[in-house]
Amino acid sequence: MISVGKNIKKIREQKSLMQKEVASVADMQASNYSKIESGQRDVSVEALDKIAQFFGMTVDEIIHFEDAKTPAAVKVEDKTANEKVHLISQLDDEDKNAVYRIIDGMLTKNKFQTFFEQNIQTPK
Amino acid sequence: MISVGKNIKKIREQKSLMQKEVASVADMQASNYSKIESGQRDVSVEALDKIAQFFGMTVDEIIHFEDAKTPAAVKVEDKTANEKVHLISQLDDEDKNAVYRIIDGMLTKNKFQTFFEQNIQTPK
DNA sequence: ATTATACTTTCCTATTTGATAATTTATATT
DNA sequence: AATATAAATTATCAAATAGGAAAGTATAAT
Repeated sequence: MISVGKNIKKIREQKSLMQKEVASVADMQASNYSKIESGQRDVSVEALDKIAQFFGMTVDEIIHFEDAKTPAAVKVEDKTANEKVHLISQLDDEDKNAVYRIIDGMLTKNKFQTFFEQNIQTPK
Repeated sequence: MISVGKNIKKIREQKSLMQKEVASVADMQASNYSKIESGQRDVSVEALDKIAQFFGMTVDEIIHFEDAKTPAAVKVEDKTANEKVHLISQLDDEDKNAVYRIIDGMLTKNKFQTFFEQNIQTPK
């Protein structure tokens, strides 16, 4: 769970800026900006983008400010395939590359197959 | 004025993902996700962050996305784990199984290799 | 004690969201 | 082409949320 408000607050204080400055950059009432910092309101993507520019930072730096690294949960539609991918990552580089080359080839083959089916008149 | 919805749509289509996949990653109804792509709704920062991770991109890259290149060849190596899963799931069953058998074989080989290295005295 | 500044909170209503269902559109399959 | 199936869009509406204005704190300076 990310808390953009807290991050913005920390950053703003580090830069010793006033709320009303940031609020005006983000084009909102100071009272509403205050609510964002305290978590009572959500920032819009648009406002956060403006704030990031004002701070001289990227949006991502703000979103993930100082929260070490959470290893990004992989959500998958195909659990079996996911497990296989995990297994692939355990292979040594030589084997891994071999697998990748094979998959590349297969996909490319299928792409061409589809392309011909869709675009070329099959002679009867 | 930024139009995150359009950008998400373009990126999703380049990756040939379905709306419902992205919607589920972002933890929202497919119908509401559709509205985001068409600009009838706004993405929350939280949802956009999840989508960015799923796309293997930064939030900023999505916000300021301008399409440039549509790479032709498939290079699995460069993909994120999510995308690898998706690519593999696109293979037809025959190819998929072939890939799986190859991986199984490689893993088995490696397991035995490790086993011998750890348990059998190499004769000098 | 008064004034000023920085920020917070309350209150109200207008807008936006999320969930479901119903449609429309696209894509295969026969 | 007709039909089935899946994907995407639209409609609807109660409920949650956001925005604006004004009042309230807190602290500091005069």
